[in-house]
Amino acid sequence: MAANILIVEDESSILELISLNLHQAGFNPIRAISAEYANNLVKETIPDLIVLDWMLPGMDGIEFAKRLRANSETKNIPIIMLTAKSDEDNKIKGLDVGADDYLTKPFSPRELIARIKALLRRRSPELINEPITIDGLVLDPSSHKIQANNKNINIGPTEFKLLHFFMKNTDRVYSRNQILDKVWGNNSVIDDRTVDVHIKRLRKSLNHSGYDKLIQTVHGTGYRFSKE
Amino acid sequence: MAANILIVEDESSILELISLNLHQAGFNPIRAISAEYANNLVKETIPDLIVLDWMLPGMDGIEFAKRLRANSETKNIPIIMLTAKSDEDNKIKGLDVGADDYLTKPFSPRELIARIKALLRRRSPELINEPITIDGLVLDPSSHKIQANNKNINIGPTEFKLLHFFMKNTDRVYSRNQILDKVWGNNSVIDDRTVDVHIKRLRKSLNHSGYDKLIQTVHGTGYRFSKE
DNA sequence: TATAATTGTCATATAATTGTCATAATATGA
DNA sequence: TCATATTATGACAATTATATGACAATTATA
Repeated sequence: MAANILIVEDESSILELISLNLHQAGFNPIRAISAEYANNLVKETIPDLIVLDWMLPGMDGIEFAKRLRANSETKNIPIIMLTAKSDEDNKIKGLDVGADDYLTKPFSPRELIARIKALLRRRSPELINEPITIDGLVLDPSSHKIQANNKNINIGPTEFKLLHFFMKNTDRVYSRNQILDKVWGNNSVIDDRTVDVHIKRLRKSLNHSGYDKLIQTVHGTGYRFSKE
Repeated sequence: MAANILIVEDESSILELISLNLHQAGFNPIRAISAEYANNLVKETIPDLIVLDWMLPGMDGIEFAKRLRANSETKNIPIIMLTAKSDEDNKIKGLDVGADDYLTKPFSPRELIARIKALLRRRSPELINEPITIDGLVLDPSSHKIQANNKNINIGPTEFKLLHFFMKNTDRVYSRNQILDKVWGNNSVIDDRTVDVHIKRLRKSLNHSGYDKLIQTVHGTGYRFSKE
């Protein structure tokens, strides 16, 4: 659930420092001591963001960033470049290559985290556990609370996950099987129709506040969560 | 748990005086007789606050403060400057360098402690053992007492720690394992279900005053401490 | 040392959630 | 409009999760 942040840094003390701080901030740090090693890791799991040192033995940060940008699977991963050089040229070059942000050493861990959050908020807000608000309906993953017009609503775990999924993915129709995959997990052996029942239950919970209107049936296809 | 306060002061009588007072106030004083020595100490452990004499042999207070501010690891440590000179110029200069507060000798220990608490309250409220109040429920870590509507409530040590944890971390769900980690310590080999029992006991203790409502069960996830 | 308090575990009771099914209601297209 | 496909809904039993009371062991206190 936590965002996977790949850190590519050859100085192990800095690598550990960043790693520790990210962990404390609720992220899931993945350590790589070289671009080559990072490259292998990326092949296994696409990280949600990369903190990339500029100077690296072997393939350097710029080169690695270029490769990532050249691959369609990885071209959209946000990259934060770290560098000891503070001159503008490098900054421009780094941003040119496709880094989304740029931090000069020495930097404070707090600042790094702030920037990471800023980038993630833009790209994938669901990863930083921030409350999602849609039209006055608020779902807060960290407190596990749902509020409709400032009034708490109680729902079961599955309904919570279902609503969470919908609020993260609005304005799109999902088939029952897609919903089962996303909410129950891809290996569930559960009947299609069960989704209907949970949709019903969720609607019932939201009915009182009128937010059940947000869950729309698309006949012959599935369900959609959307305003209007 | 107590806040580490680094005192940099060359006059040993004053150093001891401050140290003693801070200790009595529940802080953990760390003594340094020069800026150079203080500098070494800071490298080992980042203090939570620094009480810094203006006039020091060798590197003076201003110079030391500048260095601290220049380093990303230490730039956010609150600094209280001590000085014998009372003229405004110095005060401005001191604050300019990055001192967060300024005290003129002679000063009363009480005032120093008040200012320390004020700064810590702003930066890291969990470090000053101040009573936590939530909605009329008061937990005082220093006296180890709990009051509900001005009436004392007696609870066991574990329940106290549990309540303390909850009152420090409201509006968030914690799994039983997270609670075990935070309240019992990360290496405890205690059964998950034990948390239930202690929750029960804490609820029972709070039941009479109605504050048991603050402890909420989040089915399938854990527990949450929150108003309403 | 005797007594009281606290603690972790367990067994059981209670409660909440879940998936399925049967049936009713609704939508769709010929 | 009608037949058919699709979805909504209420009920139910099974499962899972939580609450609770009791107990023995340990620890603190008088």
